[in-house]
Amino acid sequence: MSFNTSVAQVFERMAAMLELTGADKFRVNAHARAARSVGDHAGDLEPIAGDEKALTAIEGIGKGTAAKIAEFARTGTVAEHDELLAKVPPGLLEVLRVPGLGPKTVKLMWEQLKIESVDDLKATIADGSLAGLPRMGAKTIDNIADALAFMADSGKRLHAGVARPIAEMIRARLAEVPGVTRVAYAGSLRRGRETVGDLDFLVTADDPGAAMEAFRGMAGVEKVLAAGETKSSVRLALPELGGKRFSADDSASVQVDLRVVPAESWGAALMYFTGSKDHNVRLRERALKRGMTLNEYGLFEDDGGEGSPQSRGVVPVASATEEDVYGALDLAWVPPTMREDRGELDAADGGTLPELVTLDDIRAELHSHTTASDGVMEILESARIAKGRGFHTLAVTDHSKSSAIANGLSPERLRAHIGAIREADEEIKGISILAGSEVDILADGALDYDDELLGDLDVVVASPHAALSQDAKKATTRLLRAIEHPLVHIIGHPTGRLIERRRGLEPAMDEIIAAAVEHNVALEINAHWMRLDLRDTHVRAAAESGCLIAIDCDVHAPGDYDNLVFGVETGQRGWLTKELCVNAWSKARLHGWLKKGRG
DNA sequence: GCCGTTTTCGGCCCGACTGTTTTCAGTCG
Repeated sequence: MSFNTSVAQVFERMAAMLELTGADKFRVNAHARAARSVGDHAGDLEPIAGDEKALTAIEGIGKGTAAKIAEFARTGTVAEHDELLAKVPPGLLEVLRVPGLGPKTVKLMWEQLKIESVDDLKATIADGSLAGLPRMGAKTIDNIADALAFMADSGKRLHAGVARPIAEMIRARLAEVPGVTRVAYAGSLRRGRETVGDLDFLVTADDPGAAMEAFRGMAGVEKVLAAGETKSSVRLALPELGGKRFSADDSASVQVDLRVVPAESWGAALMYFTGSKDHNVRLRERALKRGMTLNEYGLFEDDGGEGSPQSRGVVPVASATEEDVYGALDLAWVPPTMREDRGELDAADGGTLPELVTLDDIRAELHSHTTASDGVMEILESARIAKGRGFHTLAVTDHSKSSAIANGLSPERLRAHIGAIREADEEIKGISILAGSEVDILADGALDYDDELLGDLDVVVASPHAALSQDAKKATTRLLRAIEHPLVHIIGHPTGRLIERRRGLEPAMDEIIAAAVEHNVALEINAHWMRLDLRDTHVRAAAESGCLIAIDCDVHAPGDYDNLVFGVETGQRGWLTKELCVNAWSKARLHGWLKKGRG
């Protein structure tokens, strides 16, 4: 585990333990925020751990947390963290994760009933002693028991690639409900996050009650979690939704929230429901400073009246569209993919928001496989799909010899394959097919083919496939060596991580980026929703350094081209512009760049 | 514990829903 990840975990645990010991909630919040800042930071913090000035320059890191980072670098631990650990039973942190249980309740359970673990909690439910706590009625206990069962079943976040088709299905269903005039999904799915914890929907309707009822009665709803006038929450069983299996786990489910809002509040509500929470908090603070207040009904002048402005019939300054609300706060409209409180409001204030790369900008796929290795399409079949999407270039990059499991090509087979690619390129008009390889970066950073063969290729994507758990230093050296190779164009899925399944390499990303800039090499955002590698925070650091980025689908089958949206959104989350994205370049510019290292 | 167009102290977002309550605390997003 990298230094940054370790420190982030320390702060995260401290936040939870502080909460349970009844610490000031702002202090708790500060630790949680520090955890996020450190976890998101692209550069390795270990080398600068002694430099207070450098650390406190990071948003959310102050003198206190900087000292703890230094302490962790020096001693491998944080004394205050260890003291808390001695006080708070570790199992209690698990109890805190039960949906519906917050710090107040868990603390009470711990103090009054000596509950120190999920098992303890289950025992007090079984023997009836839990009912002895204040505000602990039969209904509440039922809900806790249900939440515990649900946690055991699932409770995991969904990959964006799984969540999106489900969301599209729900959107279509809601749009069919009589009287529903507008439907949108919001939340982390709209922000393009790599995983989502739940699905959030927003509708306007002539008959809000009917819309709510239709939502709660939807096929697949296994439990109604909340049913109010303007908001409902349900738990939706995933298997066989709409006749299609979304999960191999028969008990998997996802929470779906629906909010019905007045048409005139649409923009404010969409902002509120899109988040992120931290972005919204910043916006509301900004509103306050300007003598206004912002909520999901609109932006209101603060008139000093009692109660919420909308309940008193106050007309909002802005509310109908997101542009109106941002505009009334003297901000440019911020794309949802940027709403993470990572400096986007400063940019929106100063007129320096980047012009983000979009799906329509993409004109080339530079990482694709065919039946020659582990793909299911012939060269021309894939090329026709690429052409149909308006691409000017497709690079065929089958696996190299060390990827035996993926039917990697021996040098002889690759030479023959290059011939077949040239023939296909002759045959099809309107798109260029380039001969390439996804060549393995071996554990020591050497490439899987010799330079003579690599020099015959139009495109070299070098990717790590094996030895993905090597330590950070080795990983850094390995990737640097590949980047420095004069014939390499793109580093494919640089860390090799699989979201929620494999951590992958944890190289010093700032060094990798600096080398890529120096050697005119692009780092890939692999668009497959299980990879999204580089991840958004890495892309952000790369884009800031002027590093080239390739967004590629790593095509194996026809449907893989549709994953492009996830790659583009990851790029946007990293503030990537069209200028730095090689797939968005004109054919002439792209092909010119590909000549690098080749005479 | 962080932070600054009310800047080194004194703030720190806002509302819906539930369950247990006779007016609200806790949780969630």
